[in-house]
This record gives sequence, C-alpha cells and structure tokens, in this order.
Amino acid sequence: MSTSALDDLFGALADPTRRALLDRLMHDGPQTATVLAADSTLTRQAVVKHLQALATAGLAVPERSGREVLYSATPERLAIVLAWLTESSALWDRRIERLVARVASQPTGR
Amino acid sequence: MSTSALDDLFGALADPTRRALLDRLMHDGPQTATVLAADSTLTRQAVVKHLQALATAGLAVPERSGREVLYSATPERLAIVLAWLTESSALWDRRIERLVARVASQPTGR
DNA sequence: CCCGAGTGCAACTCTCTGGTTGCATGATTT
DNA sequence: AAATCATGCAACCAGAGAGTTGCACTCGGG
Repeated sequence: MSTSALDDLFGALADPTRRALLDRLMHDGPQTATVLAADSTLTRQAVVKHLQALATAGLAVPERSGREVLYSATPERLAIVLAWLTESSALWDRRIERLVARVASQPTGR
Repeated sequence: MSTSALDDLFGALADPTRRALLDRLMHDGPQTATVLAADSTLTRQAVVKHLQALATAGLAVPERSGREVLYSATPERLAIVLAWLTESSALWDRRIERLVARVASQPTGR
C-alpha cells in the first residue's frame, strides 16, 4: 500500500550485504548472480534475493543475455534519497538545501 | 557486531512512521512520546520504540525534564548518509561528488 | 540431440521487527 | 501522604526478512 519509493530505497540500503553488492555492481560493472555469489560466503539464491531487493528499489536492473542474467547498477534513483535528505533537513542546515537546489536544476537523467 | 552506523541510519529511515516522527520533531521541536502518540493511531509504546530506534541511529536524543522525557531531533548524523551517498555514487555522477566536497570542507558540528 | 551451466520457483527455518497489552516505577501536585 | 500522570519494563503475537536446500526449467555448445 503505502510502500513508497523511500521505503524501498532505505530498506534496500539498510542491509550491508546489499550495499556491498551495489558497490560491486557500480565498480566492476554488470555481474551475474552466480559470479557475485562465488566470491561471497552467501548462496547464489541469497544473492539473487538481494539483487531483487535492489531491483524493486530501482537501484539495479536485470538483463538477460543468453542463458545468464546480468545485473547492472542504476544509481540514478539515489537522487530520490538525496532529495529527501535535503528537503527534510532544510530546517537543520540551509547550506545543504542550497547545494541540492543546484543538483535539481541540472538534468537528472544519466 | 558489524552493526555499522549506516545500518542503523538506513534502518531507522526505512520506516515511514519513523520518518514522520523525525519530521515532527524537526518541525515542531522536542516532543514527549505520549504527545506524539496522542495524534497518531499508534500506542505510546510503539512510538517509544520508534523513538528509541531513532535514538540508537543517533537521529534523536531523549532528555529528561521532570517526569517527562523530551525527544529532540539531532539530524547532524544525516551527514553520514549524505557522505555515503556521494562517495558511493562518485562513479555515477561527478557533479554530486563536487557538491559534497564543499559541504565536507565546512565544519560539520554546528 | 543431449549434457551441463545458469537460472527460477517453492518450501522451510530462524530471527528480527512492528505492534500490542499489562503492570510496575518515578515524579507532581494538591 | 495520596492520587495522578508519564515513563519503563516485560511478555507476547503476527508478519516480514535473511538464508538455506532441493528440484524443475532453459539455453548453449559439443
């Protein structure tokens, strides 16, 4: 119901495993779940679940390539978190508010 | 164990009720749990738990005043989230990286 | 065509979490 | 000192989340 984008985003980022996964995707580029699971203590299935969590939060996207599925990081949605951060802490610190205003003024896509 | 600050922060922010509570604290100033529970559908105890979650994340702090306990928002720690955001998305967008560098250059603690 | 690598689905366990209720404790005010 | 109001603590419950295992499916190469 009230599952807002922020819920999914913060929820996804609340798990250290997921943050690590996201980092790997961003640094090393698109990866398959089995590869990611290989140099992890986790099962492939566990990794898949984490990737799906990232996907529903909009932070990653799966793409089929032959018989394997590549997950890529799509961190554009982190802008939503940034927006909340600044908006909600506007009273706290005007500095940040100003900084964010600049970001928002530029095209968000890519 | 590995309960890092980010875990607590993102975890605390993942709940819409908690975000709403934090907003109220920031906008209306320090409030007591019973007051907050009054204009909410939740029990006082539920509110207390949420406030404690915010407290362990460092986003709020309880202060005793007579027989009541006032919770105040301490959003300075949101800077940690901001830091992670920019640091981890540095590859994604250099723009934000630059913006954050400025914030970091200024004294954080009031 | 068939085998293997990779993925998807489902069931199951365990723990954490959001929420409740009930009662005990501590401070205020009369 | 007593009644009151707010907080604190503990037990308890239902549901979500993290993780595992097992098996079925599908695509690609020999």
